[in-house]
Amino acid sequence: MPIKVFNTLTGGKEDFIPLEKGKVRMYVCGPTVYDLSHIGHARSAVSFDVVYRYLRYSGYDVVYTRNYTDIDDKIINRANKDGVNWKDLAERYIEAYNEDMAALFVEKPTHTPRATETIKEMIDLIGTLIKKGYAYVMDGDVFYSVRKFVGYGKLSGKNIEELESGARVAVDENKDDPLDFALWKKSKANEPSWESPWGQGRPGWHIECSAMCLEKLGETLDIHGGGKDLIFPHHENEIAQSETATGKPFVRYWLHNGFVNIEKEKMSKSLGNILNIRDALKAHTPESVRLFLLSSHYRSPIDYSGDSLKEAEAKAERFYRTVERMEEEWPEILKKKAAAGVVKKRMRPIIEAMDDDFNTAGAIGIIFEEVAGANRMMDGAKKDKLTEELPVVRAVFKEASKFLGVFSSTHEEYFAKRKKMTGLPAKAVERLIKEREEARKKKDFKRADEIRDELKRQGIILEDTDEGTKWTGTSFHF
RNA sequence: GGCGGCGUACCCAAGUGGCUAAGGGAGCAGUCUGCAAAACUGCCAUUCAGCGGUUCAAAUCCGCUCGCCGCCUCCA
Repeated sequence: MPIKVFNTLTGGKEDFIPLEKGKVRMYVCGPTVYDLSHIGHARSAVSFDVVYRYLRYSGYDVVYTRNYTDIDDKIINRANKDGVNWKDLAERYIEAYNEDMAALFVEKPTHTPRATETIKEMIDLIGTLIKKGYAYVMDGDVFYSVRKFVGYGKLSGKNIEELESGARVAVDENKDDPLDFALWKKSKANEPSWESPWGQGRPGWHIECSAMCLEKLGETLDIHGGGKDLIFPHHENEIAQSETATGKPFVRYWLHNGFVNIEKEKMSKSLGNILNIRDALKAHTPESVRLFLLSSHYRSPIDYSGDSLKEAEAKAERFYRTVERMEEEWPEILKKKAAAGVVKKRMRPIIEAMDDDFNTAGAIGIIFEEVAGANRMMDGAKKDKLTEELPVVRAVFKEASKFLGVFSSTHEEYFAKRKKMTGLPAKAVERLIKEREEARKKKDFKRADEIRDELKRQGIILEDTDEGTKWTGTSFHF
């Protein structure tokens, strides 16, 4: 059964068949590095991380490229405002981005080129477009003639006439046509610039992706991804540039992820509700943030709120609690290896969900059926059944975590993170627990309950078990 | 105005032609517990925004109506 993907180009689900058998070339638009990355960047990166992981899991050899836009108006403006060098600024935010991604279990793509490493290729590409008559030089700027490209609008479903009627009147217009976009921008004094046949300048935004795709992946890509907002004009322009230059189809399957809203509102500078990844991670475990992002289909809009993250944390906790119980109550059984055939059979519904346009929400739902099943078995404590089944469940968790990237921590790692999120240092908590234990021994339940209540106010939940009292932190919320 | 999407229980959410409409959270009752917590068990949508149509059969396809959202400008 082939994997089905939703292709923006055709507006429907299609069987995924790469150009070259067994090999996938994929590209995703990365961040413009002028500030800390927000939860929307996280969604795009996590969504396509799952695509990358799952295609490899399915047996494909995947070459995945994700760029950094490290030269852009926003970077220059921000650097000027902060009084720092634009290159240092970009460098700093590339590092921050990588830290955030690592925290969210996002794997490093095969290639992560920077726009500024590909200037020569961009200049060559622009030269080709001019030579073919699709681009023109205007006083040091170079523009692409949108009207010349017959297929313009095929990705976004727009037509040129409507675009023109809706086009705003640009100030200081150098272009032949308002629809034309810049391939190369003449630099002003004190701006970063590169030498080109058209004078000192820097590349436009769209050309960098075309150049990097061509350089790292070739003329035709299997998958090109990004946020829904990039469909127009960014991806539309990439198609125009690339297909004009190569004469070949640029991308076989266009994949676009939906937005993250904050408390039902779109994240935007003007509303001041941009949520940085690191702020999100101060209040929630990375496991829960990633689980939140994967608990809805990647194309749907999702709403980030205190409640939605609380639910995700509850899910993560339920999962890791079950794993903890499996490993602590039945360690000798878990050492047994599950039969590969049985595991494969149990993975089938999960695989079916994933094959259907990477339905992570469906796959996670099935994992929680396994979680309930495992708990039921352990409650029943029928040794024969457990010996047969528990290793299978454990193996299913491990397999699924390979492509979901959640459920891949150990329960120790997860609960250690939770414990760090409380209002008290671990030592103080342990001391109070000890005091409570002594009170309990003396049957002073009033004092014992006082301590438990006090800890609860600090975000700490106690659990009395046969092996003593355990504790965990509940996450704080903004 | 143009293009696209969505509306499934109290909340989140999967399911897009045919077994009892996944899963999580919240809630209620029970087992366990000093009491809790966790886990488990049971309950929690005869129905999928509304209306009409196609079909042996629809949450799923078609039409209309209502409501919400995104893109059309830098944006994940």
